[in-house]
Amino acid sequence: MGVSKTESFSDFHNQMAVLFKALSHPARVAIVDYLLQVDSCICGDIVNELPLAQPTISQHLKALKSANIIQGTIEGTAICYCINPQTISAIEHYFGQISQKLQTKCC
Amino acid sequence: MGVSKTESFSDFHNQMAVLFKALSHPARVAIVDYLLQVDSCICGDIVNELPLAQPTISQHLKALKSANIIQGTIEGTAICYCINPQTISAIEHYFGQISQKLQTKCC
DNA sequence: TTTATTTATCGTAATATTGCAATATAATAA
DNA sequence: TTATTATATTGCAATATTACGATAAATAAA
Repeated sequence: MGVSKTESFSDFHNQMAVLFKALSHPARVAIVDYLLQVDSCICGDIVNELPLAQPTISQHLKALKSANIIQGTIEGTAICYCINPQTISAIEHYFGQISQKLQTKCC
Repeated sequence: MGVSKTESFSDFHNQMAVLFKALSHPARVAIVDYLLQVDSCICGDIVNELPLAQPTISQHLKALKSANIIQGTIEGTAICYCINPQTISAIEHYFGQISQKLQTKCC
């Protein structure tokens, strides 16, 4: 086959997988990192920051945006991208719960 | 091309991407979830828990293991898998730092 | 030794991802 | 209107991932 059997898994497991997949490429981790480093929310100069062509960056931004990890607002010709704090909180909460469960168990 | 240009990114960005890639499939999120639910560390009955064939589960376990998200210790014929708390802590720390940075900035 | 039992590996088909050149789109400036 | 600038989309080649049947490997039990 070769298809992910997504329909066989719970919505929650699928949703978490979508978030992690969005972060599963070093370029996308680097984009998130860059958005954190710059003071204000940043536009398309990510292209100058990363060793990838403009269409490739646009594709990675699209992946991050469709997973709700970043948001983009139009500013004239440019687009201002920034991190979506809610999604980050959700992921943080997920790992917080795992850590909590791990404290009462052992290996 | 089609290859991830991993060599173009920092070790840190690559390492985080490897962790997220390991969790980027609902089956692997479900495996982690199952390992948390059962009291003791669990062996191969993950196969009975998920709607996937044994070789597929074995492959997913391998992916999680090679990313250090789970560990496996041999118990006779079976293998006892459990979550690696250190890796979970590392990811938690990563998102904690992001949240912290986000509080002083805005969008 | 032979037989179960459990997990891993191989081979392969179907599909997804990555990257970029070329091009399109959209908004502003001249 | 005609550039100019910024971003998105298309098309395609290279590679990676997913899934599973068949089979191998390793240990325990008979």
